[in-house]
Amino acid sequence: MGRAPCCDKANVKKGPWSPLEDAKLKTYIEQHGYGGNWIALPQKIGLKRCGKSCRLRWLNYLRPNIVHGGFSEEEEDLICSLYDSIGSRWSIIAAQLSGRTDNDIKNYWNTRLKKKLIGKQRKYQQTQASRVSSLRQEMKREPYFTVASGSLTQTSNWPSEHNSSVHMQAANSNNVSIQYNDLNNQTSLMNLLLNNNAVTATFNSQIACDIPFQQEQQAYAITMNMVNPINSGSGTCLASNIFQGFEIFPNDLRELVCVDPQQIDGSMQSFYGMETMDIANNNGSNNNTPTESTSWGDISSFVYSPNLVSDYEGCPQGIPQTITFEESRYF
DNA sequence: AACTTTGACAACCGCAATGGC
DNA sequence: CGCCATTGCGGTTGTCAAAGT
Repeated sequence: MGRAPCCDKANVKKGPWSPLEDAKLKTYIEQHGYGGNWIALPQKIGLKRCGKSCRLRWLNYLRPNIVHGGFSEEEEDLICSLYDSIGSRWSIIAAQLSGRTDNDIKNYWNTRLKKKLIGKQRKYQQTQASRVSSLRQEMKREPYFTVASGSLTQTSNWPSEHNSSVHMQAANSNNVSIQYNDLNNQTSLMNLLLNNNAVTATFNSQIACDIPFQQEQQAYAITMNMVNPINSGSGTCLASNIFQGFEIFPNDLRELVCVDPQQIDGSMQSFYGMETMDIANNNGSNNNTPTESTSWGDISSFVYSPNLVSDYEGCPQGIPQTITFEESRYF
């Protein structure tokens, strides 16, 4: 026993509206209003349409002052910005753009803006990929470096079992130095990275050091996050935040170290959503990890950095333990 | 020229919220 | 307060034209 249908489906016309139907509806509503009952309206005016359909047609197409197509850059920015902060609340977004309907905005987002943002993102990736590539060359030349941190706030998950390849030592009461003297041992590095489930890094914009090493710090910290096995839910937002613009990096990493593909695919699935699920499928790997949404639930984090904060806050408790790099030396 | 794919837009569907009784 | 009709919303699907092969 379901709920009674809102109208007699058999006697209701579906599909595109004819000009005649439009005229009937428009004329009546302009003269009498919709009468406080959309369901009863079609019968009143002799339309074989569902009341909901009439309402939709009026609101999205016939009502005065509707603007179709030709979204300006200002409107696009506003839509992106609102989507970034409130998500797919199309009716609220539409209320901020006069003459636009929620349906129009939703369609515009799905068919244009989303792709536009992907395009921008890809461009950015390419830039970052070339940076990472040159960084890799540099790392190969200099397989030993030390990071001295002035504010290593949490390292509880640092894997002591990997001491053979990684050394941590307190330089003084305020500084901790992390030494990698075995970066040529790729398996060791990978093991280290894979076992750091909850280490993330934020980058201090005030870092004053030579550019190559700053890049190296970033790449290292990003790598640490990127290869973290992402458990259901808990790590997704973390990864999607910190990975901004580095989607290309996993392939580099694959080449760099031997990795269990499932772990990388799982991580990337959470980050990319559907597209990567397909890749994972093609690889024949397990893809049971549910994505956040089949549409672009989290696209905002790709481009609009302010969302980092909200995404970050949305993470389940206890995830990020922060290492802030403030000083560095390159040996 | 015929067929297929892609993109844009319109419309539908199902569910949750709202409000009257 | 609960029931039920109606409304509003967001996701999804359908349709059609343009572009590509």
